[in-house]
Amino acid sequence: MTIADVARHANVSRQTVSNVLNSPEVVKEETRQRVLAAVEALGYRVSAAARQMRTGRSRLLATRIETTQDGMNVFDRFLHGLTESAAGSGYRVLLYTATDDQSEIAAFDQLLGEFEPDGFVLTSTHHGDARTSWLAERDLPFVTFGRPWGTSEAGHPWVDVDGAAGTEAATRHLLDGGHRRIGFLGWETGSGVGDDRKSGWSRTLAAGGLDTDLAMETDGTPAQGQAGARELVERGATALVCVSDSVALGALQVTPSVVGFDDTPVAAAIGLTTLGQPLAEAAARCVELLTDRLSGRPTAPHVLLTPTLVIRKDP
Amino acid sequence: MTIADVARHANVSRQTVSNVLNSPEVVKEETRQRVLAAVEALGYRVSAAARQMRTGRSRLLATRIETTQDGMNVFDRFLHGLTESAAGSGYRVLLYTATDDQSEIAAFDQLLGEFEPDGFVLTSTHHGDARTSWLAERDLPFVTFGRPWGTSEAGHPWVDVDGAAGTEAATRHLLDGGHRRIGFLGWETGSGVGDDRKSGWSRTLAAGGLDTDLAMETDGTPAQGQAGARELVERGATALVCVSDSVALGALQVTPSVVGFDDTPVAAAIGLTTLGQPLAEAAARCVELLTDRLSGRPTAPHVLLTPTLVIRKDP
DNA sequence: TTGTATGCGTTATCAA
DNA sequence: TTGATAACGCATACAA
Repeated sequence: MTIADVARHANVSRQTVSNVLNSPEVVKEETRQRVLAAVEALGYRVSAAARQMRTGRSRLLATRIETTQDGMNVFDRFLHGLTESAAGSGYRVLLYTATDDQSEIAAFDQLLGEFEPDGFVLTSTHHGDARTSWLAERDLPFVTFGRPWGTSEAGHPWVDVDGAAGTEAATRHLLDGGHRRIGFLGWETGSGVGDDRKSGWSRTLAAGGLDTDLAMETDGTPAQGQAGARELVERGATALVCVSDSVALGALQVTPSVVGFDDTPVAAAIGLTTLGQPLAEAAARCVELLTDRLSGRPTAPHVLLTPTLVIRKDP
Repeated sequence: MTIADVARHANVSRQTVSNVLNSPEVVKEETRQRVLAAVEALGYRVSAAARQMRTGRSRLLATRIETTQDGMNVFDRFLHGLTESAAGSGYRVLLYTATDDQSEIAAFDQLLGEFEPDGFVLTSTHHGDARTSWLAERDLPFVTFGRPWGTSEAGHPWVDVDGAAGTEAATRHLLDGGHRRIGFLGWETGSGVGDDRKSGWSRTLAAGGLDTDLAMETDGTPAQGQAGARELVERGATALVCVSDSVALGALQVTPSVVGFDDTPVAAAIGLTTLGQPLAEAAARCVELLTDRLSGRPTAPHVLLTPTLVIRKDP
């Protein structure tokens, strides 16, 4: 089924068929209908490879599939949303793997030479992210799910979830429950996401004139969450805001008034109150930002979404 | 960077460059080295689109990204393995979404017309699977992760995990722990996967001369798992083998001697003994079966892998 | 062992 | 408004 078959069937030239499909406004309505009917009748579909040969555009968006370390991640839901939104805009999602920035850059390089994806969707942004500078230097289209930590201004579009707003809601929730000594279990300082989530907790307590001394750093595992929770409770904490569901899972062994972050399946399973990220929307906005740029439309600089507190038990 | 640039740089014809890359044995060693050096120096990469135009092969494998219903699924780990193994064989993974067999078939149809994936990897096979017959009728290359339930013989290669062997190991484990009244919490009869998992439990008890009357069906939720567990315990069960971690999670509220299935993050988080599927290997074998067929190599009819009992506490 | 000619299906350019 | 032609980069048949 080529464009030539359609042309023959509709009694027009190949070019006219192409025009009907790509610049409908340039062809007479009657002809347009006839060509469309032929397309329908023959079940014609444009060949992506041939189109790419001619236009240099692949209609492919590449993204890395993340290794699920402890499995309590959120990426698979984002990826599903990404695939769906991309399809809605005529794009397909191509997967690659990488273990660090350098190997991911190598993947960019290889992919660009071979499949020529039109854009990249990056996740897990971090301080000193080598990937974004590599892509930016080459003026390649990309969007990140995660803001550019540590850079004063973003040279690229990004979508992120407002972690501070999330922990603020969590802290308020615990304050509303009557707690006054609320601790925070975070990650090591220097993690952009972790620091952001911590700031929402501290600013909320500070605004209420409360102490912000009940904070501890963990490596993100339930084990350290439990240890940290034990110490904070000894120091007087009656409730804990946690940087992740994984940490919250450990904290839960020590005290019941815990709020997690991410709304992973684990949280749902054990009835943990947590912060849910609007992942499908985040994915949709990523596609929007990227396809806007690819189509030369003006692009919003970035999008910041608000997480939702999922209350599964009394504070 | 085209093949012509490489040819110029290496002082040979385009054809020689193509030969070096596609039929190395046909070109003189010295020339080969010179061309390879030019490829390296120029960072040349073959254009997938142009190659596809000429050969009709896209080096793309398509697979559906599953909606995570309760999030306790296993697909994301399989997908990661698939992407990695595919890359090892020179293939990339292309994603699509679908909500049922019919919409997935529509996705096949569209994909085949546009991106022309060389093969499909299907998951979640079930009784009366419309997808496999559609693909088989058209003689399109595909492999399923999951055996063809209900069909006497497979007309296509498949990879699966031996659920019965898994529940047999689980049942043995509980028998070794001293239990004699061991129940089974399953899905509704008619689910291929569920019936298979149940059979391992019943055959093991039967082999030990024990009763197999302690079985109940659930809809797979923790809630029904809990309800089912309560009834089985009332009827005398002291331990339970469950068809999934999700069901096991509910059962765990009733009795501690529970074995789940799938080794989801939830199982790890709550210390549930469960059966782990070798997902990375399953993915690798899927790629192997599919690429064997694509290369015209003789293909193993199917591969059955054995799950591993992950013991997280005493039976 | 290497080189030449050709076509894959599409779209942009330009002419009718 | 429509049609003819060329070109994208590659790989094959065939000739040298």
